[in-house]
Amino acid sequence: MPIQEAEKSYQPQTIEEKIQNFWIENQIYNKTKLLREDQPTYSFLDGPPYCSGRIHLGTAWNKIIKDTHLRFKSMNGFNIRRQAGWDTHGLPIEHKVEGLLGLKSKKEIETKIGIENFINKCREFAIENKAMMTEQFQKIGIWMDWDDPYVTFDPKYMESCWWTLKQAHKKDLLVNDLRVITWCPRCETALALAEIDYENKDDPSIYVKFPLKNPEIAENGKEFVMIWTTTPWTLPANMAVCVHPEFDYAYVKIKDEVYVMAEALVDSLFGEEKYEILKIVKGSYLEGKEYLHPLNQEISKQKEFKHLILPGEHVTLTEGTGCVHTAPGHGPEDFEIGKEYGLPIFCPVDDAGLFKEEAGKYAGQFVKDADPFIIADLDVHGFLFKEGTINHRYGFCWRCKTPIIYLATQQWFLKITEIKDQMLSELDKVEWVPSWAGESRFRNWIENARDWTISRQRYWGIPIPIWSCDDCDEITVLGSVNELKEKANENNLQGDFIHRPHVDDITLPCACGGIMKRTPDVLDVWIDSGVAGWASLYYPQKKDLFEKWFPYDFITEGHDQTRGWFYSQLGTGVIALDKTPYQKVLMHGFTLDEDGRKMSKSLGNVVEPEEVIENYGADILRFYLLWANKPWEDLKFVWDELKNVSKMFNIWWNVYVFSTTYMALDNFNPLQCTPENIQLRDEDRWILSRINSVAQEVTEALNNLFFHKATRSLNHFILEDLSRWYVRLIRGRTWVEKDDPDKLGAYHTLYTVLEMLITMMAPIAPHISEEMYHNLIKEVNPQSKESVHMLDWNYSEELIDEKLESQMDVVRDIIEAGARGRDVARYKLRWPVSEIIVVSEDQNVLKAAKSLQKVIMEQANTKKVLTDQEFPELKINVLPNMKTLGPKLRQDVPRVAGELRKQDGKTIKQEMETHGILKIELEDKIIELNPEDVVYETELPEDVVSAEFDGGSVFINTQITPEILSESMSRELIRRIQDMRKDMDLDVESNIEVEVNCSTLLQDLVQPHHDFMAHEVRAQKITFGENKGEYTKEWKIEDENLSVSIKKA
RNA sequence: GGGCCCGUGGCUCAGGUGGUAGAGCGCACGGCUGAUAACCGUGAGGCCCUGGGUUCGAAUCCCAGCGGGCCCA
Repeated sequence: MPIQEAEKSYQPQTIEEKIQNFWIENQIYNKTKLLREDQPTYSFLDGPPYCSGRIHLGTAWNKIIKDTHLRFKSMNGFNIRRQAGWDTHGLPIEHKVEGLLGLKSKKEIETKIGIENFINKCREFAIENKAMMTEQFQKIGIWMDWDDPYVTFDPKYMESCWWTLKQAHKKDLLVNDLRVITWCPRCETALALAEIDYENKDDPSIYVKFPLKNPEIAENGKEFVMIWTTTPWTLPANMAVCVHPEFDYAYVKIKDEVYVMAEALVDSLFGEEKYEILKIVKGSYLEGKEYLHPLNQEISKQKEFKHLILPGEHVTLTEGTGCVHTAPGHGPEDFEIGKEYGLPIFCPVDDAGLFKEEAGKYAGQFVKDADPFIIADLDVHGFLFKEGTINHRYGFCWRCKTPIIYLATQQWFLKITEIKDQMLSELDKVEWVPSWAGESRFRNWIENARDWTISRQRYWGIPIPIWSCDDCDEITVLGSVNELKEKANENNLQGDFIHRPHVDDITLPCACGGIMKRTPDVLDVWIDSGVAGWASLYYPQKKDLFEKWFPYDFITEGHDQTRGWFYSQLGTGVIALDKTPYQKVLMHGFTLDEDGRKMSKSLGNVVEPEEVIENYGADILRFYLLWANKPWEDLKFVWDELKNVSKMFNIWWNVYVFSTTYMALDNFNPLQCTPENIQLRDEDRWILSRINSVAQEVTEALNNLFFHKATRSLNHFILEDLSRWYVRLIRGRTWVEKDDPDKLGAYHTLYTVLEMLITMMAPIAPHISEEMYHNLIKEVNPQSKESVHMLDWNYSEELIDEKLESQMDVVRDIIEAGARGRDVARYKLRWPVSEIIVVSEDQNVLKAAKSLQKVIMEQANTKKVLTDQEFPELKINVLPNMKTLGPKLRQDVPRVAGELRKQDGKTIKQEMETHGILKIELEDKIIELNPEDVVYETELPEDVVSAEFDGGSVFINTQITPEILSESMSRELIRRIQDMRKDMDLDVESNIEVEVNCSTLLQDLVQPHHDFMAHEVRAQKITFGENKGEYTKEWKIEDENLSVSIKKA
């Protein structure tokens, strides 16, 4: 089938729907994959999006980056692995489901609906969202294995995770320990660092006096150590006070009391108040002093403990009192101190954040609610020194936004601290884009990493595969489902026995004769996705896929994943396989709203991809997101900027419409072009050079993941080179009839350029490229590939002609200068000029003007192009320099001036330049002038205008000769007839008959151009006289009135 | 308190191996008319965050601030 004339306007939504259907109906994705099956592998691992709702713009951006890169790699001849992944377990879904079911606590989950129902709801919820999100991704044209994704709740996937833990156990990296960890009292579970968000929060800020048991100075016994805290609820668990052994501590007397605190902070605490420093000691002096717990009347348990001042290197002087309240049950550092000095780890708070019986008076209260009561009690006893509030950063549970607390609990850990060095050395093997993402940011994160709390006291997750014996200390870590089946006491395991609650019922026999029961916890979800590298390949159950694809060539995610997926993969990778699972990482940014704020539901500034697609289509969204800025920087989403991209797409489409219109009209068949029947001009060679230069840039940019450079380069090419220049240059040639080699040369070039452009755009804008490909290439050539995405990436460096490109740049400048000159002189471009003169001292400019003079002639509408180093007709006037000559010559000045005016300026200038002196003969004397005695002034001849450009000047002769007038008039007439054709809505190819009724003067002027005019307006004949055509219009050209009538032939 | 990134016309962003500041949008003015729900030209508009330093020369390199973002404590 020949090329079809394209739809006049670009309608992205229609095209995209059509193309997506085409892909599905013809299985294009699978066919494209098969096509490259035997080529070198390029493995990619999809960071699994979490299935808790609809995708947002950031998720879309993420997948668009992946899709573009992978389509590009595929076209470059790689066999690509691009399995989609889904993160499905964990607290976020549990929360949503709790909300849907109206459940408020763990207790309600267990008693009201039961764990099994709850788990099933969570699974359903994940499956529904997965389906919905898949559809959303497909709408933006993302090509992945949607039919065969990896899903974290898949038992086959889960057992890879179990295997990973077994490896950790074998290496002795899996430990159970009592530690102080971050805890969410609402979710009643441990949280990993990655699950904590920091926000500003108001908290009490109180200074408390702890009474010293053996006062040293105060005779009345009122001697205290002063501490500061923002968490009064941790005071019931206070066990010690830490001071820095090296710092200076003061005994400060105010009224009748004495306080011990760091000297450096005395001023900031007491300020204007009158105080007296009685004594200064080193912190070490205070060690071992005993104090009384300020609330031991409320908490009788506290009477059992001894409270001491201890040394602590972690004490700082930035805030507080330099005497640090230490509660080993509620702070990681406090815990370490506690262990070091053998303090009891007293933690009178339960999982829900309620004080236990041991907390005496406060038992049953929620810790944060107890703050005011504790403060009041301190005040009653006279131990409260000062009370205020502070606004500071505080951690919150990332899902339910409850402020976290620190609790000492028994948890399972991965000993990251022991493999940190190995992780750092693996990190060095990874290529990061940008490099600082890995070398600085991620490295810093790993260096500060602590052991990873992996147990969660929840339901919807991968059960921890650890069974421990009731009777002895033996534990078993199971590494696969088969191992479970082999060892289990039950032998009829069916259905999903891997998830809770079924797995909880499975017991194993212990060598000691006892029964082993499973640790009831589930795993931190970050482990789920962390193991994706091998779990998605079902390793070690399956080996072949693993050997083929692991480790991954490329991953890309947002910078939040530094602490998330980049980290969890590296950690579990080192544990399980002693290596990094990925080799190259692109860390991309976040999408922000127009004001640069993070998009979030609470701010109501979320933009959904659908909204953009409805307005602009997926291709424009894709291009925009890749074009707006550097991928690793945050992207401000600005609706107005989409208009720019949309404009570019429209112009591209217009070029396509222009091309197909004429190619269809002429039945152009690109397959029949041979070197013999086409003829190329300089501008053809130029655009071919340009498209190959652009291809070179785009290739390099896409290889380096510089999507912004690729898109900018393409944008510039489409607008500047193709639309604004090349199409303009070849317009005239498309109007020629029949198989003119010159016209076919233009068609052939345009066709080649479009084909390359479509290919290059395919990874970025896959729909519109496919649409154009079908019409221009596939329909024309039955041998061609079924889809544009099956094409090979290709360009030719031999076709790049840098000299020609730079010459064309010069010529564009010249033509634009010419247009400017005409503009100033109010001389219409439609009217030809007899000559323009390009003047430059740069030989390259003159060469360019000469070699591309035909282009200049056409575009500047001139009969001749002359070049010179200076403008020959420039008149030079020589004037006396009054400053120097005035004093020297006095009354002779006017005579000298007159003489200078008489003589030829050019000759004088030359004389002066060669001899450095000029003799002027007056009637009575000869006067000698030095170079500084004269000034030169140039004057353009009449009818010449000039304009400057970068490399020189353009002079335009605007003298109107009879020939020029004649041609101008005929062009004016053509313009009016064309206008009428358009009024009549005639097809481009329709022929017409024209009758012109005008003065004989005008008729005589245009008559010589009859054939030219007839050709331009597609008329067989233009006759003069009475009008009787079907459409008549009155016109005025300059001062001549006329009427024109036309009718369809 | 620490780590990383960013700060360039009104807006969104290029430039970043040191050599006279760029684009698009917007604004003003002018032009074109068979790609036309377009297009083109011209113009105005910048102490390239601030202050030091290196240098003949700094938007670019170094140091110190200030402001914004992300991550952590």
